[in-house]
Amino acid sequence: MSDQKKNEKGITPQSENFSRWYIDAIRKADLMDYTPVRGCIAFKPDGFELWERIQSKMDQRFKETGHRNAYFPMLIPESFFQKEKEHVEGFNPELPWVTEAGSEKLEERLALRPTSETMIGHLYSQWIQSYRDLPVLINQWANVFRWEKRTLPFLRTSEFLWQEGHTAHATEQEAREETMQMLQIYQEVVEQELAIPVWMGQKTPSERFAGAIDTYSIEAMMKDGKAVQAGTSHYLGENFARSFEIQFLDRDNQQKYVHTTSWGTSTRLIGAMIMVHGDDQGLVIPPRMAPTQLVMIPVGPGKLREKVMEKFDPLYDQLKAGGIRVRADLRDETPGWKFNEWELRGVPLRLEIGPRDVDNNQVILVRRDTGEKITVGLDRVVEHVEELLVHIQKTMVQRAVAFRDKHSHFTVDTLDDLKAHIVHQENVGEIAGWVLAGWCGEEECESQVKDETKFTSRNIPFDAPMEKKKCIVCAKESKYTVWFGRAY
RNA sequence: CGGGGUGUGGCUCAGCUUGGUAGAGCACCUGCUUUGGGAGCAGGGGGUCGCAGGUUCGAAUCCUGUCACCCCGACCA
Repeated sequence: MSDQKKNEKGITPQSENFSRWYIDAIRKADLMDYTPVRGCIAFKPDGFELWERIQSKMDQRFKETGHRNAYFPMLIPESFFQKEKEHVEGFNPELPWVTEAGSEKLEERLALRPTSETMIGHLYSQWIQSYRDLPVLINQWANVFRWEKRTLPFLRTSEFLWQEGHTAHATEQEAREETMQMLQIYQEVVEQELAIPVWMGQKTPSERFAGAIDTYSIEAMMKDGKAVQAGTSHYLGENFARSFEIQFLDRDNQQKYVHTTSWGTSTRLIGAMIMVHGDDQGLVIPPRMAPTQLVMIPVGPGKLREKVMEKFDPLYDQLKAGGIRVRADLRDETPGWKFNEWELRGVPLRLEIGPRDVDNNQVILVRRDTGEKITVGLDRVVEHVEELLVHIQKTMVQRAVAFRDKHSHFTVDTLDDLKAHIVHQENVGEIAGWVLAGWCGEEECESQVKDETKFTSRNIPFDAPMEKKKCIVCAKESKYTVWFGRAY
């Protein structure tokens, strides 16, 4: 299976084969395992803890903005899907079905939810009677199923974990504000916590959620130049309200349909974080996300270990008391082995302390992101660690921004330019990245780009770095400036 | 779902062409020595060769089917 070169850690270098690097890295880091069910992975504790941290950061912001969590059934009656035409068409190909219980055939097939708009729409129609019941601001943390043809751990699995927010509002304006607010929150969490820069923007109609009026997304660039849609927020208008009869009596004594929104982020954020920051030594986890921020490793001969531990133990307690997520590695392995192991797992900082350090009243700190070694006085470790963690987080964002910008192209103005660009980049061993291009708004032009280059429209950024005047395909005046790239 | 590849102790793989009762390295266990970038020696445990059929006196090896994973495409978060 593997005739690829792997480095001393058993990881295929990124430059050799990025896909293999990704699989090697997550397996070596012990984040997940495959299961007997196609496309369904097990999250091992280290992988799941990353999700828990994403959850808590997101959840905190949801709560701050007035949302509450609830839970809805995983099984959805077939008839519900029929109620929203675009929605059925969008999801039908990837729905798994429950058709019997024991030996009894069910009267109506039940789908494993791909998303919960229909179930929630049905219930909201009962929960909402008056304008006084609005807005309804509910979020659900759940598993969902989409029977994908091609799966990739975290990034695309048949079952995945996510959060889906579902809100109902009296007016379009309020619903649209909600849609934007949640997109903004996604942007903040992903940039501030996961250290992944994103472009916020609107999806083109062909990339829109099945049943939405408008879909917005945040898009991130991976180290292989491909895009990951890291979060989406939809303004659903009255579409689901009409399909599910979600009406309320307004102040003016008129029955009106509510305006709904939905928004989601998933465990694919874990995959994105790995693909944005990881290197040939393995994962690099941003400090704010890292389950372990600092690993302490005693070094030096065993006979002098006791002397080292006299400093080591109090230091551990200090760091712990200082709120650092610290871990002491006292296993009976060689230091070199441990260094490699923790690098593989992406721990942001390593602390080494040996007899020489004790004599000099110092410790060594090593940054995972740069490999830099820093000697620090024993009495100032906690504050140095705190500073370094903040600094590493910042550096990681800056690096990711620089990478993204370096691989964003602004002078590709025609389809021929784009094809030439792709060929050229391949020839010089560079990734193709993304291009910012004009688009006239015609679907034919958009799909022509896709057919001929595999580049798809990522989104129409709110704050495009520049305006593109002409459609990349037909050269007519462009209505939109769009990011195009290959996508996961 | 189409094209290609791979399934052999926990991991990486050899053995398959030419059938003859399963190997290596790493990991694991015990002991001793070691420990500042994946330590050494000695002893030890662990595999119905993805699964199901078939051919054969005999199948990891040959045939058929099936499942999973990886890579490349079409569909999607």
